[in-house]
Amino acid sequence: MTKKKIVLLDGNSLAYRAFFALPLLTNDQGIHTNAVYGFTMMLQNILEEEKPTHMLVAWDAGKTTFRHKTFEEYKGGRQKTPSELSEQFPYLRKMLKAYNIPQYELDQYEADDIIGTLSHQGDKEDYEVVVISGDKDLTQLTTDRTTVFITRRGITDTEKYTPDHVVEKYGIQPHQIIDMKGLMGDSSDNIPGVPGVGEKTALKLLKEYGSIEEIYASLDKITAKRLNENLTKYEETAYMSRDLATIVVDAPITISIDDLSYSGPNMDELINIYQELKFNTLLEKLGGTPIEEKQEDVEVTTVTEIDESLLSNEMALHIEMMDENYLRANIEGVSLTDDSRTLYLPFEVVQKSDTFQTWLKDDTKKKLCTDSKAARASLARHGIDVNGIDFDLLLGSYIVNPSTSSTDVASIAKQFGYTNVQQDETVYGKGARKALPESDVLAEHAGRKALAVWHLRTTIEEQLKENEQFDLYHELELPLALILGKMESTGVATDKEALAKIGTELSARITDLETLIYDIAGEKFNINSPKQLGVILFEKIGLTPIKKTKTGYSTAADVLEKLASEHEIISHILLYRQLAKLNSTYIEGLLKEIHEDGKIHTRFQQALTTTGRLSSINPNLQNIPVRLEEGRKIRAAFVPSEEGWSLFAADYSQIELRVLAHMSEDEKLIQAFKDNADIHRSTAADVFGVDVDEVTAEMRDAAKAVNFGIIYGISDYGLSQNLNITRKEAAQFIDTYLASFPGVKQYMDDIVQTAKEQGYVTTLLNRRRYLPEIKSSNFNLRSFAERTAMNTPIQGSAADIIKQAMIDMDARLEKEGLQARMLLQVHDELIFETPEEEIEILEKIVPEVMEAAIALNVPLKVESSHGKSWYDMK
DNA sequence: CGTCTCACG
DNA sequence: ACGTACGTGAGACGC
Repeated sequence: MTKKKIVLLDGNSLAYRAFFALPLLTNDQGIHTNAVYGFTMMLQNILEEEKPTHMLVAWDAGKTTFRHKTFEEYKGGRQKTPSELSEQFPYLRKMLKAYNIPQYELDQYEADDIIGTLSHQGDKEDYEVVVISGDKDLTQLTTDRTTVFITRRGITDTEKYTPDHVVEKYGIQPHQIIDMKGLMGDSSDNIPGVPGVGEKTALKLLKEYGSIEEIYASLDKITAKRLNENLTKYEETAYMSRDLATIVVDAPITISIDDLSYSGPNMDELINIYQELKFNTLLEKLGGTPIEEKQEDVEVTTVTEIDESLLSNEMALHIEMMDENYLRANIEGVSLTDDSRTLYLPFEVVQKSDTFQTWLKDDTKKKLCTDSKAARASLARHGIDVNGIDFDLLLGSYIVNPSTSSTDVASIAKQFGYTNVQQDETVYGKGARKALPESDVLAEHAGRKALAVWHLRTTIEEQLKENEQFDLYHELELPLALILGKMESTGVATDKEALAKIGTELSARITDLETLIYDIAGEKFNINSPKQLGVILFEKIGLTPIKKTKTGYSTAADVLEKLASEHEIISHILLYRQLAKLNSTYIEGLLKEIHEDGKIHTRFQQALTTTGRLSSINPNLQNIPVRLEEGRKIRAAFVPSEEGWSLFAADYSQIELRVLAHMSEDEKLIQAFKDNADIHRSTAADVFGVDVDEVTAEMRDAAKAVNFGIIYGISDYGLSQNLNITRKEAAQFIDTYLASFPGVKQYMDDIVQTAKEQGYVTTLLNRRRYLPEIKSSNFNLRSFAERTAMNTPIQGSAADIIKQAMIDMDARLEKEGLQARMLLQVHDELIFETPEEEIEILEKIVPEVMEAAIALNVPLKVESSHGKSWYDMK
């Protein structure tokens, strides 16, 4: 006979856990689903891992319980359940019903008591019992047959309490946990306990005396004066607190454990609920399918010859490629529509059609597309020009809401209520099974995308106009796409041999370090594995772990630096890490990305970041090392593409702080920039109350960190981590800073308030970011949204400024008839390649254009440099 | 595929 | 009491 196993779940506690662990998800009806989703994930996990024969979810019943008769204020002072959570309870119950999992609640009793009673029964009747909750109180139920799982961070991760684990963790037996609670109380349940007694004292007392009774019997042996006084004074409270914390094991339940057998869900019902809640991943796991949006039929004609009569003055087009990297991908074909007819042109047809290519090039023929940069850059590789692009779905939807990270036409379209197009993944498959479909399927897919673009234009443009963002979209992002496309196609010449040579030297040093580290450790292990490294450092060598991660010991650099004086191995590991990173990411990684033309062609993602910045991928050229000399040498491999040319760079000095000065209108900050002061030094002088020339290097460093903190939406904890000082000292710094810059303080308060009122924040050019979580009752989510409200206008406005500068710069280069080309943007810096004879002109016009991009009430300052490689720029 | 670590602004 | 600095991308590991 198979052993009987019952799983008992604390419904309210787990729902709370799931709710707070996950961001607020909603289904298409606007109903919040995060608690149901989290609960379901947890349930799914438990079913798979524990394979129970019996199950129950216990719920708290109503407001009052028998405990309130003992102590009126029991669970007093609790925040009431957020409505976003309470609205989810009916769905939770429905979901559990579909699982065929019994649910039970009992008037005057809490879920704990139901669980306690049943686990007690199960224990006696030879069941294996598993109790699952987010509340550590339940660990008192632990026995040889009852294991208590307490959720850890996240939702599916649990800590498993067996009697051994309780002893190991607390040094007391499970039955003593109620004595511990009695002594220390529980603030979340408003159980008082004995004042001045926390977990540590409670455990110490119990280890020595065993129980509250024994403690009071030996009260005269407790010599600590305050403790003795408090114990004496609060004896009654201690006993009452223990009673409150004691879970009932004989509640008058009307069910019996044998009624709770579990034999699996009702699949149809479950699929229905998942569909209603839009739990698509869970649906697929069950073998169900998400509700297919009905796709209207479309007629897509594949053409082999283009006639002018097929082309009109305004059409949507889509360049179909299987690989998302349009700088390398094969073009399969081009779809075209003006809604009267939809065409698909296999790429061979495009290539040999002068008629079509002339149409593409004609500026007066307007084109609508998604990702105009990809369209232009991919065709440019085949010498085909596209002009007259007047709508870009990707950019438009990004400006409407930068937080929705979809790039696929189908997902974008769906956000705007258009469902007549399929996901790329549906058509091509994913992972190893990704492949080209039949040509008619491909033609239809590409045709549907063009149709989606055509139909969404009005919707999106109207919304942009309504939000006063049409200019940002049409005069900034759209022209910028063209410029970025040119930069990507131009690429950056890379000296392969130089990279390889640095790589050889690095490899040799890495091998030496490996040998040395193995030698010191006394064994071989994988230094790149944080897990293995943790075992060596904290178990074998016995260093003290400073920080933990979800999965074990943290071995991050800041942790290792604190341990450096403890053991010689640390410095070698830090160096190894540094060199290994350089070798794998920057030597091997970059070598793989050099195209046949000897250049690296990064792609700038223009519709990705939530703040309006660009990002750079395949490879990322915005994070090439610079801070440490070892890494900085990598930059020597980036060179001009032509003989007699140089690289030229220009960067904004302190652009984000200048934006802050402008937006906050803080007089002192504005004056400092008008005086062209060293801003960190002048901040230090203010914060430390000394003269500018009395500021020490340490004071300047601290002020610099505070300045960064202000930009990031400061918190005392964050600053304390950064400066390696106590939280209190950090808080003091911040107070002094804000007192010294009252305009900044006012701005920070105002922006958070504005975000709460209107639901979003904006930048100089009216870029928006929505912050729904700023109203969350979850402290973490809310705090994060508040910091974002402070940071996004600053970071985003700086992004606006450099984007405008790029557009102006491109026009200026053209106007001056210069050969110099823009190659890269690194957030506050532009990099060009240029014939040497143009350097002098660039030194004049680049700062001029960048400084004039957008007028602020402080001057913008740009510094430039040039050299024979990215390393040599001075 | 998620986690950790680390490179940049 | 909570558990954090803001914004990114990539490589290695280990399930």
